[in-house]
Amino acid sequence: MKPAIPKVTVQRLPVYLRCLEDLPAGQGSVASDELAAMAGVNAAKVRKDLSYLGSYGVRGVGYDVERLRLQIGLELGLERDWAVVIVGVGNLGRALANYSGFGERRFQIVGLFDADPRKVGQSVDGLTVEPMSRLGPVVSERGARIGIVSTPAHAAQQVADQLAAAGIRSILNFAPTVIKPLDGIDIRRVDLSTEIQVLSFYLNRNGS
Amino acid sequence: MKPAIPKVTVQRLPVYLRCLEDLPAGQGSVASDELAAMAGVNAAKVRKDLSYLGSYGVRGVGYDVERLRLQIGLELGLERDWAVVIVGVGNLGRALANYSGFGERRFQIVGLFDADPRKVGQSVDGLTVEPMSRLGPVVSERGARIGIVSTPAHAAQQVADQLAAAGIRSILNFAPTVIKPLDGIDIRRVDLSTEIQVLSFYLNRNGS
DNA sequence: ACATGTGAAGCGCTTCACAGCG
DNA sequence: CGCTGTGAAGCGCTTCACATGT
Repeated sequence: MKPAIPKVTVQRLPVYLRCLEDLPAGQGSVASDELAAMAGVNAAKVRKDLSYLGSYGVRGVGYDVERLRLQIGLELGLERDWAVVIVGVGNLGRALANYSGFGERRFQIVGLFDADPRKVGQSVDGLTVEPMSRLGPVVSERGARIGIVSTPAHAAQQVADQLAAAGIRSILNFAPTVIKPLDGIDIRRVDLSTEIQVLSFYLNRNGS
Repeated sequence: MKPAIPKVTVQRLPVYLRCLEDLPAGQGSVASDELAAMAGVNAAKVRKDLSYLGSYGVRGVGYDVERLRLQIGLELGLERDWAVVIVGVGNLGRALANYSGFGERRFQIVGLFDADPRKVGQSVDGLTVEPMSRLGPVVSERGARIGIVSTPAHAAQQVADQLAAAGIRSILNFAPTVIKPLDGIDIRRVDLSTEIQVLSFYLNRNGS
C-alpha cells in the first residue's frame, strides 16, 4: 500500500492544479521551481508533494503538464461528479450557489434549503429553494454526498445533525461556529472572519 | 521581550474568542477542557496557546471569561477599528460587504470598488460602488489598512498591485489564484473551492 | 548537463506528564 | 484537591543536499 498522503500535501494539491491550468496552453512540461514560484512555496516541497502521487516527473526535464493534471485530479476525486447541497440561502449561501469555481471542479449544486418560509420557493442560480423537510428525500434522490452549511451560527449544529441524518458524509461549514464531530462525517470549517482577524494580529504587531 | 506567538496559535485565537462569546452569560470562569471541547481541540493545546498570552488562568479554577476575552481581543488588535476596502463586487464581494462577522469584530467596510462601469454607482449595504480610480484617494482619506480581493482570478494580481500602491498593508485574497508576494504586504488566501476539493479527496479515499 | 526523487537533518507544533499554586 | 503552566519527549512537516536517472 502507498504511504498516506500528508494532510498538508492534500491541501496544496488544489493549488498546484490551479497553477497547472494557468500555464500557457503550449507548455508541455514544467519544472518544480517554476511550479513552486507560481504556487508560492519552495521547489523541494513541490517535489516531495508530487512524489507522494508516484514518480511522474522526468529527470533533467520536469513534469508532463497534462499527465500531472490528470494525476492530481484523480487523486482529488475530480474525475467524477459530486452532488452538493447548500443549507442557508443568505448572502453567502447565494454567493456559493453562484460560485463558478465549484462547477469547474465538477461539484454540482443539486439542492438549496432554508428554514425561512419566505426564502422557500425563491429561485437562485436556476434552483428553487426548498424547505428543510425536503432535505432527506433530495439528498437520497440526487445522491448528494457533500453538504455546505451557510446558516447563522446558532442554526449550524442542528443543520449539521440534519445533514448527517439525511446521509451526507462530508460537511463544509461556513457558519462562524464550531460544529461538534459527528460519527463518520468529515467536517471542514471555513471562517471568513477568522482570516481577517489573523491579518489584524500581524498588522497590530508590526506597528499600527 | 515576550516570545513570538506561533502562527498556528494565532489562527486558533479567533476560535477561542468565539467560544468564549458562546458561553452562557452567567459563567464567570472556564476550564481548559471545557474550552477545548467547544473549540474542537485538546486541553493541553488550549493551555499552551493561552500561556503565550501570559498567565491569566487561576490554578484549581480555570480562566476568567471576561478577562480572557479582553486579552485575546487585545492580542488580535480588536480593541480598535480597522478600515477595510473590498475590490470586486460580484456575488462574493456583495456577500462579504454584508457579512456581519466583520462588523462584530470592528472591521468596517469603508469602500467598495469594481472595474465594471455597470457596477459603479450601485448601492450595496449602504455604500456606493466606486471606480478603481478612486481607490488611492479613498484608502488614504478613510485610513484603510486592509483590502479584500473578490475579483475573478485573472484580475487579482493587478488589483493586489493597485491595493499595494494605494497604501494597503494587508490583503485577504478570495480570488481563486495565488497573488505573488508584495514587499511589506501580508497576503492571506481563502480559496472556497480548495476546501471542497479536500473534502472530495477524503470522500474518494474512504470508499465512494 | 540538468532536474527529479529521497534519505537524513532540522524545525516547529503537539502531546504528555507532572510540578506548581490557589 | 483541582486545574494551570511548562519542561521534555514525540511527531510530522520542511528543507537540505546529493544520488539517481535520462
